[in-house]
Amino acid sequence: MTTIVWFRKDLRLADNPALADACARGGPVIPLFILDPAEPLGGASRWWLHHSLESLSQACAALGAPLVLRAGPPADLLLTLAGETGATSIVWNRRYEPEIIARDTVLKSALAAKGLDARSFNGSLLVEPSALRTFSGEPYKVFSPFWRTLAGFAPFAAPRPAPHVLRALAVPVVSDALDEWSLLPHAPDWAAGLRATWQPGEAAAATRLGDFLDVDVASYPVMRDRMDKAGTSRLAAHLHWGEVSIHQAWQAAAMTADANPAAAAGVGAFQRQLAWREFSAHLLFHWPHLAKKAWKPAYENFPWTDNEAHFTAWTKGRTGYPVVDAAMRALWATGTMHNRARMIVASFLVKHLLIDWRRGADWFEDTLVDADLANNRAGWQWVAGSGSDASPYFRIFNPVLQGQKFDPDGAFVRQWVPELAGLDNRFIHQPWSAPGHALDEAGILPGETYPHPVVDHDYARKRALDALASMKSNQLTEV
DNA sequence: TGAAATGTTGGGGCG
DNA sequence: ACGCCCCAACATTTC
Repeated sequence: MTTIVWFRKDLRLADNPALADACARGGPVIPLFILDPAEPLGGASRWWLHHSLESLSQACAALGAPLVLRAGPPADLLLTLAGETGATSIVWNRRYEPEIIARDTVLKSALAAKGLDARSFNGSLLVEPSALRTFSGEPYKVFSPFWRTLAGFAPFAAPRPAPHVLRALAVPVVSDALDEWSLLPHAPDWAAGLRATWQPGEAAAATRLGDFLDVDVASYPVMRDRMDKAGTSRLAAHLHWGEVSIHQAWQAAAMTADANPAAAAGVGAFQRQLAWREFSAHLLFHWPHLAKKAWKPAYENFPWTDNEAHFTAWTKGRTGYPVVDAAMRALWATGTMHNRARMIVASFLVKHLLIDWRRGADWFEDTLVDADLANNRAGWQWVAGSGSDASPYFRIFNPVLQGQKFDPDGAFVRQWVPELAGLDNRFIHQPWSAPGHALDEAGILPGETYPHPVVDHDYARKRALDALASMKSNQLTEV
């Protein structure tokens, strides 16, 4: 009774329900990862995946059963592998993106039709989207009541330990070599910043979680907004790839609060952030169009503009707004961006430049190591104002004020926009207001060494509000 | 998980 | 002493 364990966004051995099920059956286990060419992966995601698979592969081998790598359409490959190995069961942990659900549903019945025992498990959410409803039986549209209900389910099931051993098949199973997949960039190798920033894999994820809870969680409520400090959990990518489970994160946080009452507020704030991840998955599950269209239909008529020069300035970090540019360059270099910075740059693209949020979401998915469809799309729609429980459209971030509040010493800007490093604190977030002598002393030539602002803030703000008004009047005339 | 515009209040300078 | 004005500080409303 051989079982194929199909790893997906659950690249860990501990607290992995599908793997635990396979081990409990007692027969041989074949750990498998499939690279599906039909599923687009951004460059940063490919880099992360390579290293996470490397880590998983070592961990599987150490327990006795090597990880098998195959590339191609999953349904075909699973049938082929079952035929090769005589496996009778296939298990995996569920994913909740609409296209993946559709694919897996078809695939599952195809496997069953061939007499295979195919089972799926919840390995990535505290509560599955279908299990959470309001009193009236509707899915949640507002975060706060969602959060109350979710928190009411706690304590959640305790995470399970990793298996001590994986019983391998007697005969070796053919596997691709990871390097053949060319997931790492070469010519040029742009991943130096990623290597310096991240360590993918289950062991590193556990360390990160532990360090965060030991060191940073107590000050999390205040420090998590500071772009110049490392006050966030930096767990998004580890959670996205399933190197740490949501149950592990929740429980470890809860135990931290029990052991250290002074950390309780921080733990609560952290768990609330975990709940945003659940909320995004919930929204995307119940409203699959969230990924592609405005959740609020009216916003499908929003008068977006096309301006390639502006879009390029945004992606390259050359908008002339220091905080925006620092954040965009950090993203490009490291594959991540501070949560507050994500809100600021998203607001800037959507409201200052009037560029469709989908272009920003696409860019994030290309460049983020934690590119998660639900989180990303729900987040962009939240900023754009078109989402469920979204920020109102008129809430327009002022990049200067945000910089002054959340990068008060300009350290974040100086790190990523070194051409401004010599500028006095008073001007670091608004170099255009610096007097000539200050620019001279800092060695800055506006328009040469650092761009002029691509748009004027006051003008852009009014233009965005006008665009919203025109959208609304279009709605009226269409009715 | 904003910011700007507008309104209100109260202390101090000053005639 | 008193009223008036100014304006910072804070509150409310509007976008």
